[in-house]
Amino acid sequence: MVDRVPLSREEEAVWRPLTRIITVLPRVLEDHFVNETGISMTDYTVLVSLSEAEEGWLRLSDLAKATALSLSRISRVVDSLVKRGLVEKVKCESDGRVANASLTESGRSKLAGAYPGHLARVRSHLFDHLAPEEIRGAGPILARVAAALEPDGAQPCPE
Amino acid sequence: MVDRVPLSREEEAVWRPLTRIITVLPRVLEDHFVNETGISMTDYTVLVSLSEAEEGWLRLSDLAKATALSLSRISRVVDSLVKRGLVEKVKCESDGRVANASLTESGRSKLAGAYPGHLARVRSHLFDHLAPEEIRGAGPILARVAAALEPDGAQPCPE
DNA sequence: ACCACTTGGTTGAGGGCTCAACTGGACTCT
DNA sequence: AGAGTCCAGTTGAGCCCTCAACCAAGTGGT
Repeated sequence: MVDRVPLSREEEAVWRPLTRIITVLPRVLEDHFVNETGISMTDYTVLVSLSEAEEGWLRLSDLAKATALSLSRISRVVDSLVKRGLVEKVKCESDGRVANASLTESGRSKLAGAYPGHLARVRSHLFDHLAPEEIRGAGPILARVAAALEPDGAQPCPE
Repeated sequence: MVDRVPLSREEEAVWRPLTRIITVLPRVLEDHFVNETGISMTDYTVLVSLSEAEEGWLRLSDLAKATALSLSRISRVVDSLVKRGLVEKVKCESDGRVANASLTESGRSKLAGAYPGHLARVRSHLFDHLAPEEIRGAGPILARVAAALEPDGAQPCPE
């Protein structure tokens, strides 16, 4: 039932650095946020998701999916953003259970302020070390891997 | 001072799925560990590092570097592994400050037991979605990015 | 109308992680 | 030898995150 063959040399050469990237990169980016913008990486992700929402707002559970955080966490993060005036939370008219979150003007400008520095970090830690062809080539591959990680439709052969 | 140009379409196509992978993959792997082996991903990483150590043991601060965790965290993780009988901690003879950690027999077999399942997960979530050429191509690229993330020698032009 | 069930969100408890403050061993300079 | 400094590890405080338990609003069958 379980695969006992170890990783090949080539797989090993992918997996080792990938684990390192997965653990270190987020920390490096987080540091930027804490030190220079006063919001956390998570806050930022929430603000980005809201800024990209079709209608300008998102219900909390959709926000949770968009950010890959638990609904429980999103609930608290949004509350904290509301407290800091960056986000607004309004109960849905037609369904008393749902709450919609949207950016305030202040949230929008906080996001605009944080964005360039974040991008600069992403560049200096990632894209500056990749050739243009490598970037072009990596997109579809990463998309495939990411898609497989999503809870639904993970299996390529759903029959 | 700060780069204001947004990500190109190709960069975006790399960055989006990569963030997703970075946040979701660790969680998926962690779940396996908790549910099936009784050790955490962090525990596992420590055990692996120790099993690969030249001399069979590592001082705590080297373990911290190897795992990219804070010394503080390592101190507690090792204590917990000691308490569970998977690791042994011995004060260094020649330098009263340092503590060396090494695997116990029980730790070694715990590692051997967890390894195949972990590998199977890594395969099913990652390598099963990559073609052999892709795997071969990705290694050096990821190694380069990972190297740039290491605290020392990060800058390609230190002059 | 009522009861059971489902669904969106909130809250309490607890684990993982880091930073800062601290302890105690070792090295240096006089 | 004694004071100052540095270094390895420990410990307390506190944030981030999840799970499980919960509450309140909607839905469907009778």
